[in-house]
Amino acid sequence: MFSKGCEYGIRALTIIAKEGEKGQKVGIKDVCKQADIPESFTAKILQNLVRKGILNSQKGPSGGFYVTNNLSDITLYEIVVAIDGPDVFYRCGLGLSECNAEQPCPLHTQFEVVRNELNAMCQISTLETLVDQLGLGTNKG
Amino acid sequence: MFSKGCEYGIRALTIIAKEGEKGQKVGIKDVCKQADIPESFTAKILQNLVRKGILNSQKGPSGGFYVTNNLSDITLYEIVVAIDGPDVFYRCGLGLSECNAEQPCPLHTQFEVVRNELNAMCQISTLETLVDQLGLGTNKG
DNA sequence: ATCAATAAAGAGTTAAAGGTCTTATTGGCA
DNA sequence: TGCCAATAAGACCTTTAACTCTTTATTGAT
Repeated sequence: MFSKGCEYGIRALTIIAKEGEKGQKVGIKDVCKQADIPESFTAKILQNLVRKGILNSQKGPSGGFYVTNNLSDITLYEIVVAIDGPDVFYRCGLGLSECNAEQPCPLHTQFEVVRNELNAMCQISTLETLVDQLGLGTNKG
Repeated sequence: MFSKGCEYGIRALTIIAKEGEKGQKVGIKDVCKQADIPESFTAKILQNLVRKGILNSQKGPSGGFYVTNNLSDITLYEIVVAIDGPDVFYRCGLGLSECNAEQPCPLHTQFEVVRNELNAMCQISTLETLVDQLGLGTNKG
């Protein structure tokens, strides 16, 4: 559904946002240790998110990643688009580029329901809701 | 969502099933030409489906692929599982192997809705419904 | 029997995703 | 000012997905 990079990015962002609520910046090592995800790879993803303005970072000692935007303003939709691009929200279920209501693929109507549900999930979920649901169980974000 | 191989397989199967209603076997070239998909790659996927009993084939002149099972008995779910495996129907949205109701990831509840919708789509759709919806527009299956 | 048409099988290739490593930069502090 | 700790950047490597090519086996028709 989402790429590995996207999964890692979401999990990392959630942890950074959680720590940020305590007013702390988080180093890449700390993030990746908490989430149990690869360090260098995740670093690249986070750097990309910094460039796109979703995330902030500071170099040097006591630097790290942090979020300045309001957590409830950052939707999962934005995050996914920033990392994987928008295709997952628009793509035909059978991969046809010309698939639409006038030229529907054999799965068009049914797949639209799934895609709309995915869309809704990503529009409704924000960094705030993700942080809120972090630690309901014992899982790593 | 689905792999390319899975998309090709579904499209090829749909065309084979449609032709089969006219009592015809379809050669790989014909299938792939109609669907506008790669020939050798699709051939391998269809061979796999033959091995799994979803599809039948006959070698030699006037041979080709055909379906003997009742079209309404072959669900999209089966097809997807045969090609991509069952993961897409069970996997955690954030890639956690230990994600479940007791140890939910921050997206667990919302993602379950999406996954259930995907599941429903694949259980309800069969080769019969796919064939029925083929050619509603001008698209290739 | 032979030939042509077809699928089967599997080795080989290419492209993309996933992941690591090394070398800048930067900011703070002694 | 010069060193240290941290991220930034990007080159590099590895694995998997996607796709092709070649050869073999099977079949039906002549």
